[in-house]
Amino acid sequence: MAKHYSATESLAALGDPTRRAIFERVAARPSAVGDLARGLPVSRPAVSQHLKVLKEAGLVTETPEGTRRIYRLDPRGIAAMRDWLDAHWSGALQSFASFADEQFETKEEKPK
Amino acid sequence: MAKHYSATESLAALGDPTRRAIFERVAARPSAVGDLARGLPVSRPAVSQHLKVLKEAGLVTETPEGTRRIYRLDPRGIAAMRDWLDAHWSGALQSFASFADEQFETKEEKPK
DNA sequence: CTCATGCGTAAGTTTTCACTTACGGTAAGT
DNA sequence: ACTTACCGTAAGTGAAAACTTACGCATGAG
Repeated sequence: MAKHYSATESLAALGDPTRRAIFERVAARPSAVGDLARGLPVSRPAVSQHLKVLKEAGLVTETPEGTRRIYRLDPRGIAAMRDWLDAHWSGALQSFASFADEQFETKEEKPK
Repeated sequence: MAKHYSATESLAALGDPTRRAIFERVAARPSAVGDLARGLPVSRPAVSQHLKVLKEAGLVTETPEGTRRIYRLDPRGIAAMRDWLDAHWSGALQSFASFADEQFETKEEKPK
């Protein structure tokens, strides 16, 4: 069980395109490792390794079901990313607004 | 100017730890390249290259100011990531809910 | 015009990491 | 017990990419 739920780890995990593909498929429906591998251009062990990273990042959870392991999205990991994003969102708007003001004032001084 | 604003590109860009550090510093306050490099354990050209990636991902904007180039956050890139996250958010809650139900039913069959 | 400052780019090196094959281990079926 | 299906891990390889140094260009100060 991941006890971190840090946005940093989540972003690093979703930086890889294959991991994003796996993440999106798991988001669509909880799946087993083999089923995921069958729909991807990589081997099953590769999927296993990616799922390990996603799990340690707190983005998915694992549940044994017979001989299979079902992976599901973990809302808490996604929440961490959302919070991180929102924290920078206000800063972004602020920078953007002050920049727009600056531009406007400059144009005022020099209309053309 | 980036015309995409795809969440995919943004996530790939923020996958690198150095790029995340740059992104956060720019989020705190619009900065020039040299100033950013002085506070990081990498060379100035490295920062330049990272800023290029962030810019192409639509996460920052560049504004010449004398001989310096001021970088600011671009809210549109962040918005793309937010949308992507929200799109999977519902799926996450759905999976989590049905999983919780399953667990509950199992416990009902086998109270202890 | 000359010099200094601030950046971007090119080229080359090093390191990271995604992937494969091989192996071992667990759970269910016959 | 034997076999089959499903999966994680180890070890090694190859390719992507992050970093450095060297260079060239633009802007502003003197």
